[in-house]
Amino acid sequence: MLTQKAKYGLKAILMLAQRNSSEFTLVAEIADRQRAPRKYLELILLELRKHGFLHSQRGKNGGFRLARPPEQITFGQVIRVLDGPLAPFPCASLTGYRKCVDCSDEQVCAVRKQMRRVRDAMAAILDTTTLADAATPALARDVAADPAPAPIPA
Amino acid sequence: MLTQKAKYGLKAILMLAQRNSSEFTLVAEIADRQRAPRKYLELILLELRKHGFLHSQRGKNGGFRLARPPEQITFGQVIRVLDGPLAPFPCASLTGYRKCVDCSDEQVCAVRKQMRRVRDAMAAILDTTTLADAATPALARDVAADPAPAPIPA
DNA sequence: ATTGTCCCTACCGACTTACTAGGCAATACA
DNA sequence: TGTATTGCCTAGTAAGTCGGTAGGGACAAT
Repeated sequence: MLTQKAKYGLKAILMLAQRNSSEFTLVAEIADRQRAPRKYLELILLELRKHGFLHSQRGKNGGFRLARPPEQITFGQVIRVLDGPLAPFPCASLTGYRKCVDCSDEQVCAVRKQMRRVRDAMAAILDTTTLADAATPALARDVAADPAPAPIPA
Repeated sequence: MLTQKAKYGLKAILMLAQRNSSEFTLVAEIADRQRAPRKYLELILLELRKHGFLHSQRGKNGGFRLARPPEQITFGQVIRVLDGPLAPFPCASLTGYRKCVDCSDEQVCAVRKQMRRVRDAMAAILDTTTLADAATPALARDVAADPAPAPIPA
């Protein structure tokens, strides 16, 4: 299970992906639309910025926008920043590997072996699905900014 | 990420799956071999028993054994009992569904949509992999009871 | 100078995790 | 019958995490 933080973060960054990439969007507006606590969301966006996903500007007409094109940001990257490794156990993780203290020989541990399969299956989805993939307006109205301007007529 | 509890539980039940199914194994022995705190493991095994995975007997020569053949117990079943739903978010879960309070229309939420894919991928592995699948001694020496009798010579 | 915005640090209550403690209850065996 | 052995049950608990809140400082536009 992921945390609420990751959920807010994913929804927020996906909303930015659907906006015009050159414009800044206010935290308050994102919070409002995604029904997230403003101050809490602020912390999350700051974290995403610190890791290079977002660009921000202060003062009037400030806000946040993507720092890279949405084709270059995956769900997996965002989740790892906000919630840590994908794998069910640290011993089955590639990016956040930590040895099992209660395992005499990891190489043959059957539990780890299965969890590695699970990790791979998760990564196969999350590391290949980009914001652009998920942000096609027709499929993502809930996260979208505008009240659905019917993008592809009949 | 799953918890330590699920890890202990999986290793323990898998160890039992590799034993002769008619014999009882002591909590103390399982704890010892899996390097788990005895009293804590006891709670976990009790929980697995309460959910019908294990059978137990008290007094001398007592202990735990599987309540069903290992072909009929999946990783997914065990994990759900010890750690709850598999899905990244409750709104993407089948067995533990709970509505998203911060979502105006779940049906079109792009985040949920991707998380549903992840859930399905996880379930495809965890709900089809049984203890019997994982417990072939040659592949699971770490979790096995005996000190590895070299199963397939050269 | 003022207003609007992000930025930073600190704090907090509730809950969960990963245990530990202690004793009761049943079973086997002498 | 007694006693040792084992699981069964309830409680407690220290440390950490989650999901926020609070308050102000830095900076940009006007």
